[in-house]
Amino acid sequence: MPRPLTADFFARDTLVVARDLVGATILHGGTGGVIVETEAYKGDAASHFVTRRHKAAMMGTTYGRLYVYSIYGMHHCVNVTSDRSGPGAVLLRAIEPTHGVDEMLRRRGVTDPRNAASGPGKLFVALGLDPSMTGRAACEVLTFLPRKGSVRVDTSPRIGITKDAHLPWRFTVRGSPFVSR
DNA sequence: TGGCCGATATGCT
DNA sequence: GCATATCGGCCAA
Repeated sequence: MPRPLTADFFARDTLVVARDLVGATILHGGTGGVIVETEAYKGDAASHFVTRRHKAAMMGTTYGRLYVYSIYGMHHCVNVTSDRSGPGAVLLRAIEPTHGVDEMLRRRGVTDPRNAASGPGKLFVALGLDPSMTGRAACEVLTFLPRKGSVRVDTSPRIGITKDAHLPWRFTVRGSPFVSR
């Protein structure tokens, strides 16, 4: 059993953290899987640090903490704040279920593992997270295991934004059927 | 205090 | 591929 990641993993530059998180395993209780999709947000125009600067102020003052937000009145998504020297957070967008798969399918009300956590709102539900976790130390609430072998990571523009939409700050496992969209 | 809009998911055509 | 549910946060007034 490898040593879990600690908060200092998230202290580095947000683009590095977001890329390195791809291929790592995230666990909450007995459920979780391999992170196959992340996005980086810094001080850019699409970042909640700008568009939700009061609610997301922790992006500028913390790293390694959970930042949970709600969107479209019906979904929640989770980030881990990053970068000890500037505003940053990594949005966890998709995992390949490997632990407690049946439990995650049950939480989601689906039967296809490819539809269990292939999107930030789905991931939030599948892992059994709660909005009250926002602000907590990520590595106390969750377990992050470093990736084992090598992973081919693709880079592409972030999904679902209109501002700074061209920035290639989305990271995915090449060829994974568990990424969003 | 009102109106606009979004780091989404789903179901229907 | 497209419509739409649904509501908190933000800012202009």
